[in-house]
Amino acid sequence: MRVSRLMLVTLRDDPAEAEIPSHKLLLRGGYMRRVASGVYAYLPLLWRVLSKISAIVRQEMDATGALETLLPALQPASLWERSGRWQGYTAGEGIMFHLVDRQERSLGLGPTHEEVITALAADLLRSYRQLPVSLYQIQTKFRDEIRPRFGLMRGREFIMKDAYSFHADEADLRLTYERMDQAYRRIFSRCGLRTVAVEADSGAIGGSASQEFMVTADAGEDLILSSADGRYAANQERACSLPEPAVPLVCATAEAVELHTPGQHSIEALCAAHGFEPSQTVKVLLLLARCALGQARVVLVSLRGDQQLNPTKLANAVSGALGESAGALLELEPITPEQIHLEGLPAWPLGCLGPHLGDEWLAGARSWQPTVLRLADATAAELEVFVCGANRPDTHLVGARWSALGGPRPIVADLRSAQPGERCLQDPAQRLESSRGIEVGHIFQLGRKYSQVLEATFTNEQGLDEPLWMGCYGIGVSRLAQAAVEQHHDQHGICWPVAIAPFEVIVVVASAQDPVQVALGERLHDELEQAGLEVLLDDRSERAGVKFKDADLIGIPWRVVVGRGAASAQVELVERASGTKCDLGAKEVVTLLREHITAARLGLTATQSS
RNA sequence: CGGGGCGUGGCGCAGCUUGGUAGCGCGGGUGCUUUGGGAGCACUAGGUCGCAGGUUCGAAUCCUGUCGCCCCGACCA
Repeated sequence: MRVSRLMLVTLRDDPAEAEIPSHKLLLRGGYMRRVASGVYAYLPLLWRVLSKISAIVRQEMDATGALETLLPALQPASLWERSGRWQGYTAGEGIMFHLVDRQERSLGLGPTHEEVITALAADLLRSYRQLPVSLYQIQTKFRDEIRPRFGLMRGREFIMKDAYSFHADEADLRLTYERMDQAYRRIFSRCGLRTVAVEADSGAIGGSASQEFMVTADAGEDLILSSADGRYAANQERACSLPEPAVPLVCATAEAVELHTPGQHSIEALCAAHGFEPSQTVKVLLLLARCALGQARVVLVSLRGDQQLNPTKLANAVSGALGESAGALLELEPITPEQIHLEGLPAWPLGCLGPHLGDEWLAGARSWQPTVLRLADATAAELEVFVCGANRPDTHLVGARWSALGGPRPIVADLRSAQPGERCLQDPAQRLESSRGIEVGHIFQLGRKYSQVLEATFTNEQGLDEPLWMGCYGIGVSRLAQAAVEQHHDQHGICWPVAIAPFEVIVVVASAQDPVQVALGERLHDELEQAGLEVLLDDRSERAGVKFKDADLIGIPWRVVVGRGAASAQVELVERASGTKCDLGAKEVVTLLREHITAARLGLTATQSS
């Protein structure tokens, strides 16, 4: 391929719209253009990269025995209503693009395909004899992200590989899940990425176990907590740790004593004024949970004063406590004084709330359920004696005990956010370290969540119908491409790993005016192509410097410079990533590159942990 | 959606405070010179200053509204 025919437009300045290196480089290198917020045109060079990633994904998925398929992006609302996700995905902060057709039918553009695939499974899978089976597709997904960001990192239209597996029992699901785990490690490694596998929250997809694959990079949106030996790694929203022990509170009396605390509405203020340690206190957070079905519910969370709430863990705990009858949890936000007022309730002593806040405070509420949902983090529940709000203005209790506070006991759960520096659960001798990551893959054991609601059953060996066991497995193909740039670039531009580079070699003719150089450049290009390599020939009548700059920017792994030595058939070979150069004859260069590149194509050189 | 910022030739920006009929660098075209790390000179094309109202003799500039984009939070491959 000739660069002059490539429609290559590179930019000298960083585009104003880009913030992180990979985004800037993909725009500057002529790989893509923004069409709308979170919507990008993949230009020919990028499409080659995406195709190569897809090819690797296909090989590895095929090797697991999965079958490639292609499901519709346009999906009927009725299907999503059956799974109970239509509301959650379209109302409020839902991310599903949806529309109404000329027959007034509601449709959505697929953000994911559990519904479609499960309905198909219900139709096609009838007997345990057909199981297990896995299907996958590489397809454009649509998600109306609340905030699209960083180019391909969080687009509203993006390319994803999603796979779904179906099983007769949970043990078989685990086998495929493990196989997918291994396939994922090979895929990322072959793409030249350094990744970490971490324990993850299952989020809106649901299910039990799930694991994310993170490309380690400072620009990553996720915080990873891991042990130094790499045996434990988790997304912070999921991570667990050993909290520091609480400082015991010494009390003279067995009874709690009231303390006048004017204006001391925060743990810091309270502790500063009276010399308490935050770990001796219990703080109370009030939130309002809105679900797809039923009235809003007040949620009261008790946390040890020195701990931070983990919103993901809380949302999971609230969903679990409310049960399926409430439908999907749509919103869980702190309650404001205005909301309390609008409910027609008297003002609450916010800032002095205690875990024993009674349901009587909700009497007469206009639209809220009349009972409080009480949750407590284990660190708070374990405190024997503590300081907490007295549910009266400017008053706290010193020496409070759960037994003496009375009222309904809270549900105890892990609600705290693990922090870097805390001790690992598995090995208290190690401390959690933090790093940033870009999530490029996520695998889930869905269990029977979707098969039950969509009635996807099969007949087992005993002749009885039961719901299918399911797993699902995603890779952000377009995100992976940008993550690769984020991990492989320098001040001059991109340094693509050979396995996913748009071209493997670029032959730069230093002087397009020199017929000898042109002739040798053409010949080398042809010979390299005949050797099975993917070759660019920079035949533009630009100065050599321009071509070198562009070659560095677009990041072709190998550069062959046809210049001064052309008359004696001598060329220069430059490796992009390392910058190492050597002069050699035109014949040797073909042999050498064929060896290097055919070996590197398979990838499997990148390191991987956990 | 809340908070912050930006919309001026293809790209990056200045001009706006203090209204007076639009400029710089890069890029494009032509010519000459140059030719191994984003060349020099000359000529040239290209902009209803996001859009819509308003104020004014006069608006890129002031006011109102609106649309779009980016950044910080909730979401996720």
